[in-house]
Amino acid sequence: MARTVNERPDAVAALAEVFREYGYEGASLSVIAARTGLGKGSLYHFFPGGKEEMAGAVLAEIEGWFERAVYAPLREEADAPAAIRRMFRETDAYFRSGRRVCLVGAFALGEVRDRFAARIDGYFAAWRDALAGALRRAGHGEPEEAAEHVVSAIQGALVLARAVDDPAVFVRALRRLETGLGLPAPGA
Amino acid sequence: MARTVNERPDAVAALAEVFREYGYEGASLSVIAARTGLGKGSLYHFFPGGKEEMAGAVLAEIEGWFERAVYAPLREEADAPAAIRRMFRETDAYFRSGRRVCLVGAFALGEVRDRFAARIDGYFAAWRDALAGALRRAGHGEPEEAAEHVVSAIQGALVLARAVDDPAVFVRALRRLETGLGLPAPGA
DNA sequence: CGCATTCTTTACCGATCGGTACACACAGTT
DNA sequence: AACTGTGTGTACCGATCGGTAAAGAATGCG
Repeated sequence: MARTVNERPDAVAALAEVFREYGYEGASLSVIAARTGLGKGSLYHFFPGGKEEMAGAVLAEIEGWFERAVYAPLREEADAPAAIRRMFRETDAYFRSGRRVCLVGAFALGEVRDRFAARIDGYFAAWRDALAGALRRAGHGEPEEAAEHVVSAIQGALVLARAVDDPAVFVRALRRLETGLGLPAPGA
Repeated sequence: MARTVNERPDAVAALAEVFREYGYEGASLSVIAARTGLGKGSLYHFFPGGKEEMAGAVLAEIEGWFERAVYAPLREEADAPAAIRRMFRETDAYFRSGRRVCLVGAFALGEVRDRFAARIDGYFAAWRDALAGALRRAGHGEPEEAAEHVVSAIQGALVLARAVDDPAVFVRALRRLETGLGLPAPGA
């Protein structure tokens, strides 16, 4: 074999930004080629399934990142409040304090949802359930309700932040949600 | 003049559903023609500006509806808590208890945002400000914060409801938000 | 080196895109 | 009935869509 350099991961990262920016329909192969630096031939070499496989790879990569950085800690970390605080930090970082959009959420709103229904559902369900578990361990009274609220409010904050073009909306929302959970003080 | 039947409003209503379902890019003129029952000729007669004017008309119609049914009451109704409760009722009805998507929110997430930035920003800003005013009149302690939270959480609930394909998520969110505001009991 | 495999380039495909041109059907007015 | 302006059907435009085919360049292994 030759040149088994894994450019695919790099391509997936670039693809993520393209889909985030243009949406599924809006991301034409020409802009994809331009932004990834790969020709159509290379793209179809890495992703024989075409656009659908590209978007699928992006969604898988996103879910993998959240699983590692957020869901797993929420599930496994002994110090549940710390894991929850970490979730807020990682979320803020991932979404660039409101300057970045949630691709999964954006897909959920469009007709593409049907195509990736399982992945989209899985992403949010895993988040909600992992957070609910951590909240329960942290002694929260209504962990399921609260978890659903937090996950959904984060999405809404991303929508509103972009709608009014003010990332601060997102930052405020995260702070509000975190303090609203009434977690014990970090050093307690 | 002849046949000045106003089919344009009907067309706008149909257009709204098409854009909601397919998004801006995804709504091709062929599906628009099919769903409105109008040929290309008629469409370009009513909307000389093409797709962009169609989407603009839809956004204007949506904003008009909310202005009449929600924002104006929030601003003018003497009984502020009643206006707020009415907002939740109308919102639930408009979004079909979570089965319908917010077109403005969906547009906000995509690249189309730039094209309709003013309209999108205006829609959310008007909602937030009208609600903040009503909350202040209702004696709420932090009306701006609370209003931003409610508007954003409603959007998030629509995203999550569609993502996990469970409209109940939206209904629960509305109830949670309304009770969270601590409004005086209806008969007080 | 030779060779197999991986990757890229390029040209091309039919279909569909948004949009235009224009002839024509219809309805009021006179 | 002739005229006028609104609405519609249809054919067409160049551009771009997502996707394919295949020849060739680059690379690691023997």
